[in-house]
Amino acid sequence: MPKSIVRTYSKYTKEALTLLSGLIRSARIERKLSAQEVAERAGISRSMLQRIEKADPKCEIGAVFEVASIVGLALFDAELSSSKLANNIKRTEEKLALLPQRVRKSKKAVDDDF
Amino acid sequence: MPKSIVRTYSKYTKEALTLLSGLIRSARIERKLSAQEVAERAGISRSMLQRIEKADPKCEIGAVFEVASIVGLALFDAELSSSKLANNIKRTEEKLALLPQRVRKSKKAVDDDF
DNA sequence: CTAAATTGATTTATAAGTAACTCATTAAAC
DNA sequence: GTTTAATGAGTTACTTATAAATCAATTTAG
Repeated sequence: MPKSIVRTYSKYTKEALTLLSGLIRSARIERKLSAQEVAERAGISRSMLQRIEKADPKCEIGAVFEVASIVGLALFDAELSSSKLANNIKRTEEKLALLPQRVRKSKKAVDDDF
Repeated sequence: MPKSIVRTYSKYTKEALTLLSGLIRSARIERKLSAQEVAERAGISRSMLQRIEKADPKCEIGAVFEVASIVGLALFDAELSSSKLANNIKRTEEKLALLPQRVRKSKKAVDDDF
């Protein structure tokens, strides 16, 4: 049972969201796409797009990324072609394969901090 | 009244999500942070973190970004300091100020496509 | 100037997500 | 090898977000 959710966000998170939403709106207008049009293409409502462009942290990340790609905004500096993305995914997977599968606190000081 | 939502995502969106989730998990393990610990610090449940690390498109973007910053993952290549983010936000706002406030289809061919 | 479309803001019924819990599995520390 | 904490997976009650609709305001095209 969920308890009443009250999230807080770090300054960094808020800024990242603000930047992303600004870039999206900016890109949409530059390409002369109306809110309605973008919303339809993304399969979301216009009200949802409004929230995305206002940096609402509660938006589904999938919807946000979809809108970004529709207005031609490159995520991860990785061209819309997506080939670079695929490469990075592969590299990340390889890296993960080498890392331990679980994390466990060791009893005596690993000197983890800083 | 919402109708039954069935979203689709472009390949690009899916890849971007996969990459981000992989980077998050990877960063978490490298820093020896348990799922429980990260979830608590982010103010989310462990089950939510599981979904984030599985690239679930329906996760709140705010929660995802918050987790990313907690595990030390830089969004937008912009250092965790966030000073660069602030600069970019400013530049985006200035750009937006210059763009038209609304988008409107012109009657006769602006030759918008391709 | 005028018309009309775009946008912003609200509201509401309904659909969907979330936290909490449980339990089995498994891998890491000793 | 043994212990035990970490993870993965699934369930459910309850909270929340979502799409749709409406309406006023405003800006752009002609």
